[in-house]
Amino acid sequence: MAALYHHPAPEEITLLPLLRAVADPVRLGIIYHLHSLGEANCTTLLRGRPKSSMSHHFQVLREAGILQTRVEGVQHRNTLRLDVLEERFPGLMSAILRECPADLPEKI
Amino acid sequence: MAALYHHPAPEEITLLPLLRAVADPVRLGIIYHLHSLGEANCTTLLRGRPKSSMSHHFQVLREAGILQTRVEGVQHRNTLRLDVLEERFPGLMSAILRECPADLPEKI
DNA sequence: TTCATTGTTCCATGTTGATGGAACAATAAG
DNA sequence: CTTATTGTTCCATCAACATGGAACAATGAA
Repeated sequence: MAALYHHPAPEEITLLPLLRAVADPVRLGIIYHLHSLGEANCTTLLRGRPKSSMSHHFQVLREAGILQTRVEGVQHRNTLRLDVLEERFPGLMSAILRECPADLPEKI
Repeated sequence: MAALYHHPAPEEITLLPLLRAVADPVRLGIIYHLHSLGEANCTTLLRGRPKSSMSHHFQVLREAGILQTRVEGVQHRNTLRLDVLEERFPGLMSAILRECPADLPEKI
């Protein structure tokens, strides 16, 4: 496990990669779950998918600036970078998160 | 030319197809140009691309609910459905359009 | 040390979607 | 009718990306 992740600075976050990252059903699901749970690690959100696939999606979200990963022991806890995103593209993520299903946490 | 287009009703516009439609550089460019120009037909925005390719992108944007096409003689004039989008996903398109380059019209 | 857990990396495969030429359709003008 | 313009549709090709197995790395516990 690479203990270090590169999280892009706010100025490095650009719209098109961000949109591309969000425009995927699995990744949108990850975003919604993180929004509901506040924090989650990769395995928690697997729901039958292979780890390699989920790890890939977390990487895409990370490099797009959407989430940050904090290493805690053997787990890597992920949280949305809502403050940064709201500062960088006001209203964008909140518009997306408004569509978050209300019963998501139980679907895990 | 199919004289009729199907424009999805506001309730039929869903987030994921909308995000997928926007998450493409060519289509984001079309959106920005329509935002700058107010209205434009396909050929106006070609800028060296083949018509079949642009026609495809207009179709994707249309089916996602982002633009509507009005037939005027031999031309098909496209406009953004800003009112519908703002009603359906408040703040989403305005956040995207805020990133529209100021000098876009001259780039045509 | 040994084992379990977590997540990444590598790699091959498959699928989706963008690209672009060609033919066609629709409207308008000469 | 003929011609020009506009945009769609069909089709083949290509590239980007998601998928998922396997091996590996990192931390923690026994």
